[in-house]
Amino acid sequence: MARAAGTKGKTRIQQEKTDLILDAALNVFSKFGFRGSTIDQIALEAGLSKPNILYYFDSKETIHAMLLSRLLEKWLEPLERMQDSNDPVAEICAYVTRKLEMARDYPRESRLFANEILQGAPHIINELSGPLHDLTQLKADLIQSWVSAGKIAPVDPHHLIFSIWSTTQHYADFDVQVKAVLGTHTYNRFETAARHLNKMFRALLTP
Amino acid sequence: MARAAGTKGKTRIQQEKTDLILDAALNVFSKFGFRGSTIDQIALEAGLSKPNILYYFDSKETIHAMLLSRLLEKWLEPLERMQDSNDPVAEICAYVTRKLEMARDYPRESRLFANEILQGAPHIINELSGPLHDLTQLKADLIQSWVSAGKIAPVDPHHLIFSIWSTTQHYADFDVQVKAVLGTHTYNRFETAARHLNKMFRALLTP
DNA sequence: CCAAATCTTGACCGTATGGTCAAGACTATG
DNA sequence: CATAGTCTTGACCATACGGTCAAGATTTGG
Repeated sequence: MARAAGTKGKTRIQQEKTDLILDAALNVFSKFGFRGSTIDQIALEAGLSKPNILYYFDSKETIHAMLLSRLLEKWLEPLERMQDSNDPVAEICAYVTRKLEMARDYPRESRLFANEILQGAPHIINELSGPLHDLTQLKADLIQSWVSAGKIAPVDPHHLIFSIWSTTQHYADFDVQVKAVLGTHTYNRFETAARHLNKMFRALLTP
Repeated sequence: MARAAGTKGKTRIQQEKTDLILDAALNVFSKFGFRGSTIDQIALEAGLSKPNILYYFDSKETIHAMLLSRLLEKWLEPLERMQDSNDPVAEICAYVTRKLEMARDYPRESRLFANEILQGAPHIINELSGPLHDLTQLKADLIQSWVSAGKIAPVDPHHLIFSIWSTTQHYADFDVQVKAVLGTHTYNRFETAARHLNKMFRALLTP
């Protein structure tokens, strides 16, 4: 058992080093996926020796698991904040904006998640069928209530949510492709994307 | 140099075995990415011995490269077929439909591509900046001409294309998540997705 | 049916990888 | 400032991996 098992490391050094390792591991895992990443790469990235990494974490899997568990909270939070409102279109658009900002500000997290899902979600399949399913169902019900009340245009709530997830995360996960396609017009891609997505979902949802 | 370098294998056995290997490799690479896949897995999947695989292909990289080069053509084809038309909205929606059908019928190819892009597109960055960039620019110009002629609502052509790519491929790349979220209503997800996406892009584009 | 060409694989090689361990360096605290 | 607890790492181990090779099995064509 590694010394720094819980998130609440005890000593100052434990806190610093676990944070350092998790940050380095996020860089590596988000780039190469779990199986494509090595402890040596993480050690190099963190500026530590390999045994030192394994002093703080039992195994490569443990590091990955801790990253994923922290990730899911962050991933769900923007959706959680979508509440009932007098202006559901604005409420949904605000959610789109939050999601896009996450793709811009936390691309590594988005890619880590994408890598995990792409490979069949072996480590978080339970979280998908549990918390993610439940929260999504809750918010889908909320959206359905807006539809039923005639406050937004009729729309399939689940597929609407999928569209929001996919269009926003695209700018993190497929960033290389976005940049290659945009060529020189790349510097303000998140602003133009925000305007486009806002327009798109507003057109879809306005009754 | 392996015996069966070109796609045009000579003998019957070469043709059969290269096809078999490429199919098995597609299964493996699409699941684990390049670095996470091993020749042994491909051999097992194909029911061949490892040296036999390496008799037909020089290396793991060669197999991967051949898969990717075949893939790009297939990936670009639906977009190529989008032409000028009297009914641009229908033309774009038809493209969306084709893309979604590709996600449904060729999920392995979609995941292979997603894996490659996610990891920084190390093997096809040139194709992205070359053929993909050029074709996308061409079609973006076409869309822009429709906008300028007032035939569709004003929209950023590049971001429209990104939205089409991301929403459709989502159903292949994130299939595990889609299924986990939809729970029991999973069996006809591609039909409900088709209706939703058609509605969404129609709402966005109708002048 | 036979020889040349093609195909197949067990055994092997060098390297990379996840992980261990013991011995030493450092830090906190009485 | 001593010492118990904490931290660090070079050396090491077993396994997995990409790839080679020579020797034998199979197919092809005359």
